[in-house]
Amino acid sequence: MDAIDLSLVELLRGNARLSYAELARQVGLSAPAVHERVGKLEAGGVIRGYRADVEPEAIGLGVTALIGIVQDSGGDTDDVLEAFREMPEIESCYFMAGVESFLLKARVGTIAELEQLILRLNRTAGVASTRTGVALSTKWENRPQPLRPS
Amino acid sequence: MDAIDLSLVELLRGNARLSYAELARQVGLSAPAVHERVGKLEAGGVIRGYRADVEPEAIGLGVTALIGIVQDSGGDTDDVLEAFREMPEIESCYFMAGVESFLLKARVGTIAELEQLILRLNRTAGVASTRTGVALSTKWENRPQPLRPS
DNA sequence: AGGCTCAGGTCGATCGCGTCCACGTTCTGA
DNA sequence: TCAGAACGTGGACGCGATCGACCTGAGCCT
Repeated sequence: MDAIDLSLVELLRGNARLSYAELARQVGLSAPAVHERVGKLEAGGVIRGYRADVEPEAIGLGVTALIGIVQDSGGDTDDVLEAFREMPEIESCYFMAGVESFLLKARVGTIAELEQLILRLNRTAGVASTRTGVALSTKWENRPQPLRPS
Repeated sequence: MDAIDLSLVELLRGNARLSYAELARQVGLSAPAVHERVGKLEAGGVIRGYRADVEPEAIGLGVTALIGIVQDSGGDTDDVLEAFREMPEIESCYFMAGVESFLLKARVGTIAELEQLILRLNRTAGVASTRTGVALSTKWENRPQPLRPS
């Protein structure tokens, strides 16, 4: 991970569809060299993939909720995780320090669907309680921050 | 937004670097047709951009925190937002229902940097208090959910 | 019905890009 | 000093991106 790799990562974080030729121009290498470097970044797990960033409302996911989960004492964390993993509405799942073991970010189409999701969560083995906050608006999300050389 | 547009969005959410030719094969259209459709999805704000999904640890951002913000009564929300926007560590910002007006997702390199960020937040005009939870691990993040035809 | 218009598609051509390969350069360790 | 690895460049070639010309069907007006 030298400075050029970092530039490539930063460029691709900003626009994942840049051509290798364009990346090459930006970092001052040849296209094959960039191709190889990016390939190594992907193989090494630095770059996990490339995603289109889609307006959620446009695809019928207008409701965003953040849900804290308090775990049952004695409940198995892995089982709870497995259950969460099978709920596609849960876009992100963080294991947290604090009383609430997990924080989930969920996206659904309607409040009614959110209600169903919360019921399902509360019914899940290992879940003692949930606390849900609804996002009234998303000011920004997953904004890439400028990288500092490490 | 017909079924083909939805397929295109779903394909690009899974892999933003698919070529137009490949997209065309997947949806059963010609490459120029796909090119035009994707262009319209971008112009119409459905597709906001394309991002490389990068392992945060690999770029020196190993600490993830979720921070709830209680606003000062009388503080101007827009000013607070503006202040948040200028802190690059804040990757996501949701305006929430509830006592905590905002929920921020921040990413920093070290706990010391998190401490600095929290101090800065507490010093920000319009912020009455903060409540920070540290993510011990990220189980998954921004997982694209399968789209249902709407 | 007939014909106009428009949206949205295909096809063909051109040009640039992706990608493979052979080769040069630098660095390192034996 | 020399071998070899790592990493780069340049050339070649086939595929993809993209433009323009043309086709088709739906909707609408006369």
